[in-house]
Formats: sequence, structure tokens, C-alpha cells
Amino acid sequence: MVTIADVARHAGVAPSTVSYVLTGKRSISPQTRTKVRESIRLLGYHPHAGARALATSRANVVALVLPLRPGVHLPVLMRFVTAAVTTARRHDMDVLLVTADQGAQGLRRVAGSAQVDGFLVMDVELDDDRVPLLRQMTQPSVLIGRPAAVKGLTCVDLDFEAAGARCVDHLADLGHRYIGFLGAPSVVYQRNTGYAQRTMAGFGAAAMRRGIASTALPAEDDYESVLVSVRSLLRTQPAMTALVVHNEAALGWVAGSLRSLGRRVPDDVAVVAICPDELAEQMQLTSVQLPAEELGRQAMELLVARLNGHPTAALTLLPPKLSGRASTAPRLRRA
Amino acid sequence: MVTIADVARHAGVAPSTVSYVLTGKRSISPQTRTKVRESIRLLGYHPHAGARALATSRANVVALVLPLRPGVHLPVLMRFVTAAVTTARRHDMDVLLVTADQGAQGLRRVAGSAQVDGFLVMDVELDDDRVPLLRQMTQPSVLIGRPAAVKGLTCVDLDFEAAGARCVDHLADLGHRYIGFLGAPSVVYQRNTGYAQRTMAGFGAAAMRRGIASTALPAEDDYESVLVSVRSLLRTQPAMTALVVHNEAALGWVAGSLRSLGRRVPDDVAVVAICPDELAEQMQLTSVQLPAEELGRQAMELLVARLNGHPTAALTLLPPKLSGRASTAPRLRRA
DNA sequence: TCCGGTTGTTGAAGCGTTTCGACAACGTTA
DNA sequence: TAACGTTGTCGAAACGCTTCAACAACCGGA
Repeated sequence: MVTIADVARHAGVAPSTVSYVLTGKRSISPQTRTKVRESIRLLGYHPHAGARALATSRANVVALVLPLRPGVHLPVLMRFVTAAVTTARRHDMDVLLVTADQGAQGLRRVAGSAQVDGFLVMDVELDDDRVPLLRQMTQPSVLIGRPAAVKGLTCVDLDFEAAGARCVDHLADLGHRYIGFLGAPSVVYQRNTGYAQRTMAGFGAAAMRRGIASTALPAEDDYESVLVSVRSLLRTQPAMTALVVHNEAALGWVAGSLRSLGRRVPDDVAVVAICPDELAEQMQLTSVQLPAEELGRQAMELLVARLNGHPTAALTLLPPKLSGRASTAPRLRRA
Repeated sequence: MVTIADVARHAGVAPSTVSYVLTGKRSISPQTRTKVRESIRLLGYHPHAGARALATSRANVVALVLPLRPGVHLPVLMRFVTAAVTTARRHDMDVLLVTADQGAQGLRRVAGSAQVDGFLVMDVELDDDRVPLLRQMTQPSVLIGRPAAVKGLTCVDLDFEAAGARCVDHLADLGHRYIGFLGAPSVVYQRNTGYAQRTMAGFGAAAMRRGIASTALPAEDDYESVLVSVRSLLRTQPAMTALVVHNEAALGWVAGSLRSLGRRVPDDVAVVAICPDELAEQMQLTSVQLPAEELGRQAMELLVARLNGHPTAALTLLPPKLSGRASTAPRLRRA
């Protein structure tokens, strides 16, 4: 291995000088600087990461804690990861992969051994058992998701409440007065998932605000159950002309269910989905996106900020973005 | 930070003794051992990874080089990653995430700075530009996939040739005598992808061996084109009673195409797919699996072996496994 | 009783960086 | 000309660990 001493010898300077050329923490004359740079290039020198970590007590590595369990939507996860890694690299950081199944134990390990300078934790739940640990660790962390209490943390999430409201507003602006809500499977509401409840809450509040009649039901993951839910929504509220769907698995069956009940999309019933953009694109559904890249990028930027000692807000909510598509095409009949 | 010196002081021994307790490289009396262990626990000591890396010139980290570009089948990738990470952890190693877009440059960086002890590179192509670099690096590497020349490397891959042959054998055993092959989009064969060609080769050779008439065609990613290919196969070989499909995107349209041409699955035409198991499961297709977990596990085990100085084979091919499902149900008419 | 061989423990030297204090060399100003 | 700040460079001391050579203490055998 070629060390800083080798470079120093080759360039005819002291090791410390080489170090200063590299870090720029002291002024170095242009001559020596180029001389040193040349030697570095010639010898193919790379600073030893471990030695550097030891001397600076900074590893320049962040841990990315990923939920690799079934049920997470992988395309979204991937886009998130890519964005996070890219952003980290832009700040000269590397990313250590920690799977969520290693649990709090795993976090303690990498934190304790000073392998990483900080944590990016995905898929945080309302009362996540990792949160207390993260709070008391010396290394900073940024969470994707929104636990019950964000005090003392740094969290990033889509503003699901606003997302629910955005759907209502879009539909209300198009003239709809009776709107249904097809939610996640009921277990999701029982479990403490937070984002599902918040979307519902935003939806309900916006409907009230706009004087719109709304009905909500959960939907399970199979065609039968989607059909049952949709039928039941229509029975409860026969005048319903629009449907907000917050359930990726159900999306594929919504149009079919409606059709089999004699309603066409968008002529009889308009549909707005809250889901990853590519899904919506594929099915030509008007949708509120899940801004994976943006979340990943922001989260990493916040983490870097904290690593550099800058204070950050406890909660950063990304505003929802709605993309209009065929499923809420302007309705001539209504205009 | 609590250091080894703190532990030593607390336990009333020398730092080296603590080290030996931890590494087990010298015999330590049971008394001191328990005493030291107790102090470690009490003080919550974790060895500093950087310091350790510096002293041992071993980081206990391997780089996982992932293709995060569109087109890779994410569920398979994820299962692979999970297996690799789990296996690494079992050997007390951590995993540094390197995205393929960082290219050879990125590999050089993490290798040069001694951040990692080895590389696990996914999705290697026939003439991958990273291969020369990997070959000359001091750190060992294991590749998933199969470049043109494997000499001096360690590669793991599914035995695609055997997979193609396995499909033929399965169908031949069921009594089929005229078999078609629906391949990947033609660009895949133009590009140097290797595995596609090898599957074809295995398929063709096995057909010859069993005295079976075979016809092969590529298929693009849309319904129209699948339909055209299937029709063309049937026209070329009207007696065709079985189809081998090596094209994940086309899978969903194969049954439909056949039906629209008046053939039912499996009664008129049996179908065998080469694809991830869950896809096959979902469509109830007899299939040869892509053993993601097994590949990940094996690859990491091989890497660990090389890190420990054990020699490894240049090429490890996993035998294909066929799962029988409804699409090749035993045919009463034929029996 | 003395010697050779274990066994358990230690002190110190290194691993490759960074960084602090020191200090020449140099222009500037008094 | 003397004193002084600046600028550029250096030497040495950390950082926290491993490991080697050395050694004390003990045991059994001659």
C-alpha cells in the first residue's frame, strides 16, 4: 500500500504538507501543491479510510437502514435508495447497507464501532422501537416516515394529510359533490402505520371544508374484496361520482369493479389514486405521487447538514403533487 | 468514546490482554476472561472499526456493487441482496453499497482507500469493462454472472445452458415432440448478455439430443409483438405442442396469444417458463427458477472463502430447478 | 535442587492519518 | 534597521487497535 509518507518522500516534503494539500486546511504554495498532486497521481495514492477515520473520528460513511421485508413497494424503495446514494456521494460519503432485520442491535453495533457517522432509517412506524435508541445515540439520524413524537428527531415524509386533501380539492374543482374513499386493508389501520390514518384524516377534513359528502371504506388485497367495498360505497352513496384510492394493491381492480357495477371511468366515476407515479402512469390514473427521489435526496441532505452541525427541523413534509390523467378527464356532461 | 484502555484499566489488566480476550488469539485464564468480559459489558465497549482496520489491514466490509438501473427485475435483486447481506453478517462482515453507476472509478476508490476487503459484483456482462480492473485489484471479488473469460476470476451463475436443456427434457418426458422457444427481445441477443444465448444453446442442443424438432424466435415487450411471434412459431411448426418462454415481460401475454390463436394451455400447448419463481407461481406456470437467494448466499460464501485465503473455482454454476405447475399438467389425451 | 517447557500476561512498537505548535523566511511598517 | 505579522512548511504527538518479543510464574521431571 502506498502511504502518505511515500508521497511526501517522492515530492520532497513532509507528510503533514501532503495532508494539507489534500484537505486544504492550510495554505500551501502553488509550487508544492502541484508537485504533491503530481506525486499523488504518479504513485496512485489513496488515503487509508481507516486511518483517516481514526484520526478524524469521522468515517465518511452513513448507514442506510432498509426494510427488505415483503410488502414494501420495491420500485419506490429503489428510487429512494438511488437518490440517497447519489446524494451521499455528492458529499463524499459512502453508504453502509443495514437491513432492518438486524434491528436495534444492528444499529448499536455499527454506531458503537464508529463505522458510520449517521443513520438514514426508512419505513419508520408510529411507535418504532428503534426511535428511542436513535434519539439517545451520539450519531445523528434522519427518519423517513413519521413516528408519533418527532421531538428531538429529524423526520422527512410526504405530507399525507395534504395529499388526501389535494385529491378532494382536485375533484371538487371538477364539480364532484359526492366522493368515496377506498383505503388500505383494515390491518394497516389497526397496525400503527400513521400515513394511512393521516391520509384519511386529510381527506375527511377537506371534504368537510368543501361541503362535500364523503364515505370511506378499507379494501383488502383481492378482487372479490375490492368489488365488495366498491359496491358497498355505491350503495351507501348512490350519487357518488368520484373515488379516491389509497391502496396500491387494489388499484388494478378498481376500474373492473366499477365497470362490473355499471359505472365507467371517468364518465360515471372519476378516480384519483395516491400511489407511485409509474403505477398511475401505467393505468392512466390521475394521482398524487409518492416522491421517492425527492424524499431520498432531502433525507440525505438533512443528514449531511446535521453531520456538519447545522440544526434541522424536526419534521419536513413534502407537499403532494397531483398529476392529471385520463381517470379524471374533464367531464363534458358536467361542464 | 470508551476505548480498550478504559476496559483494561477497569478490569485491572493490560490493553493487550483485553484484545486477546476479544480475538481469542492467545489463551487467557478463565478468571481474567470473565473479568474482562464483565468490564466490556459494563462500560459498553465496542472496538473502533477504523482503528481495527488500521491495525489489521482488514475492514471487515465487503462492497456490494448493484445495478440500480431500470430493467433489472427488482424482486429478484432484493432477494439476492438480502441473502448476500445475511450471509455477510453471519461472517461478521458489513456491506457497503456501491451503485454500478459509480463505475470502475467507484470500485477503484473504495478499493484504494481500503474501505472494503472484497467485492461482490452483480449483473456482469460478457465483456464488462470492470472485469479487467477487478482482475488486477489486490482485493478479491466474486461476480454474479459470467463474463467471456472467467480465468483468474470467481464467478457464480445459474447454469442457463442446463436450464434450457431442463425445459426440453421435462417436455420430452411428457411426450412432446415439437417444441417452440420464445426468447428475449432481439436487442438482448445483439447486446452481449451471455445468459440469453446460453439458454438458447442449451435448449437447442437438448432438442437435438432428444430428437425433437425445435423452432426459436425472439419476442419484444408488447402484446402485439408476442402475438406475432407466437403465430409465426405456430405457422412454422403447426404440430407444436409445447413452448419454452425465456422472457419475463412476454410471459403475461403468452397464454392470451395462444388462446386468441385457438390454442389452450396446457391442453393444446404446454408452457414452461424460465423466470423468477414468484412470477411463475402467480401465473401457475411450470418454470425453471432463478435461485436468487442461493446465488447471493453462494457468492458471499465464496467471497469470504477467498478473503480467508482459500482457493475457489473460477466458475460455479448452480443447477436449474424445475417446478411443475398447471401449464404442463400431465395430458390425459396424450397418455 | 535445578532446569526446560508451558501458560498467562505485559509493554511497546507499529498501522496511516490529522493537527497542533513551532519556526524559518519573507515582506511591511515604524 | 528593528520589530512584526504573514505565509508556507515541518516534526511530533495523538487516534485506538493488534501483535510481537519478553517475561514471570508455575509445573513436572531429572
